[in-house]
Amino acid sequence: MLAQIENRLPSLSRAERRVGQWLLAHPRQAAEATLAEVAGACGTSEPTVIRFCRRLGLGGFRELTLRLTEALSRPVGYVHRDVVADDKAVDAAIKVLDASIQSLIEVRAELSSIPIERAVTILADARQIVFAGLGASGSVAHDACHKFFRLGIPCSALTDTPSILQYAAIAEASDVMVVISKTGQAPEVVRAAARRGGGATVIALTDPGSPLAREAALVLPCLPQEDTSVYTPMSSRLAQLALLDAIQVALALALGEPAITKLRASKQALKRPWAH
Amino acid sequence: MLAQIENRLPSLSRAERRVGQWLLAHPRQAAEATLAEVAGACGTSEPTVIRFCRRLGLGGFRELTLRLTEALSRPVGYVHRDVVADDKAVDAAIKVLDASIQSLIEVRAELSSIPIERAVTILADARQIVFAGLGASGSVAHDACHKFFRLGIPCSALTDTPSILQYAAIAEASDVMVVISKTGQAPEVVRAAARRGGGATVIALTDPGSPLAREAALVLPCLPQEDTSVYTPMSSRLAQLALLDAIQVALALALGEPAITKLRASKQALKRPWAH
DNA sequence: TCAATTTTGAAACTTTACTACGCTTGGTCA
DNA sequence: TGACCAAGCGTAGTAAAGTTTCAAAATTGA
Repeated sequence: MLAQIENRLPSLSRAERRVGQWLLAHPRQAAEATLAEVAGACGTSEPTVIRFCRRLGLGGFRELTLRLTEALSRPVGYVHRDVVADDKAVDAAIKVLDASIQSLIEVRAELSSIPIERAVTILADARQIVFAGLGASGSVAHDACHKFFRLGIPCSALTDTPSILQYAAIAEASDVMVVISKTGQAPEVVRAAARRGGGATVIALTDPGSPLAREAALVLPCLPQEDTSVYTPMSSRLAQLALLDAIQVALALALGEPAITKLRASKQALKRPWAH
Repeated sequence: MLAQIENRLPSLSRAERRVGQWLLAHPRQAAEATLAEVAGACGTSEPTVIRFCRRLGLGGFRELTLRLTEALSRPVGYVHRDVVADDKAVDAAIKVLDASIQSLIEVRAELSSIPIERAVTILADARQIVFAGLGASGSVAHDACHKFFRLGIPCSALTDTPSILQYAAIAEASDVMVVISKTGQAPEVVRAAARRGGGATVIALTDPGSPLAREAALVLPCLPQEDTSVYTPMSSRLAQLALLDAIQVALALALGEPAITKLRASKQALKRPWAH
């Protein structure tokens, strides 16, 4: 949560940024304060604080205090240490694993501020789900496609610009397009999300402050990682995959028996299918 | 906090005890509810809920919600707990994330017994690296391909049986074929690994006891997960990805300056390439 | 410099937490 | 048995919090 505020800081207006800065400086105090107190401490008005909350994707001030107490009450875990040139292979590997574990722990911690319920609601009604992503996000799209189609929902994965644009043109209202993009900047993808035909719903797995996020009906936030070192692999990718895992499971729960049956059948089909 | 409520339960009056019991039964719901909602859910009145709070030594209802979210956000460790049918979406998501984190922690623990050095040595001399995998392992192959090609090594990903067999037939001695398969049973894949042309080196990311493992020059062990529940997503997939991340970084270290330069250049190419 | 847009806070409004008070219930003593 | 008391509880009202509306102020772009 605090990281999310810090990340959003540059894209805020002056008064709202003051709110964010004050929250970062006095998080514990903020968690127990009332709206009026926060507004006073920031030298601004109450509506500004509310707008600040909304811009972070929160329902209101009440939710902000909840998210803050949450953020303050959990310990920090596997610290990230950069890989350095004279590391032995195993040392480097341990550091990479630590970074990956850490990024998953962070997602876990932020989970309650991620609109999983809404994502599930939207996906449950989808005629088909189309996962779109370029480059490394393409793998994520493929993976997600594999995962969700096992629930019996028509799925596909599009991993190049022409396909994505073409699909966007013929999308139907009951389709859901899940767009995966770390930066959310790629103009073709943003265009595809914006000019989708038939009013298909767009879920974006991206930086919440990006142009792509603006075009989406629902944003699953995915903070762009700070490039501390060239060696840093894209561990945010793992976080995305894990988040999609989580959503798939939640969706299975929501769909109930028919989906569960299909899941079970698809698992069964893999059990030594070549033995006979 | 929850323990404290449970402890106080017997000493409470009937209506207040109902409040306590409901809170224990629906803590997450309670943390987000309003006073009126809690009172309604407990079949009692608002003042009773307030009195309940006071009796616990809290200032009021507001403080109760804070203490509750606090209690809920303290992770009890990342032990694996099965998703059950009546989990709320967020609870299910937390369990999925926990399972993923756990599986990464296990890989980290086993890291020193995984032949990363040897894998790096083999890969460093490769003329090209071909990643092969079917189904869900196909996504892993694609992802790995993206990752390693950024080091400047010719890479490709093959994700269907005919392609894999064809490639095996034309593989050269200095090629490295990385075969990814959870079970290591698929006969075509095993055949491809066995009858590879020109004596290409095979690295297998698979169950060490499987037929595929027997054909490989090097096995990166990947234990088949126990299917505790249909909801269990393929979190071993995350472990594979993280392990490949680790190997890629170790390989970059081994290759030294030229690879690092290419890595940096490829990262640079993604930095807002559309802005100007 | 002027129009358009965005940002901002004052004031009205709604909801939420909390309080005062009186009714009910169950038990006790004359 | 019946009057009284005390604890428990809820109704109704109040104060305070959060939220929305709207118009003024600031900023931006032409």
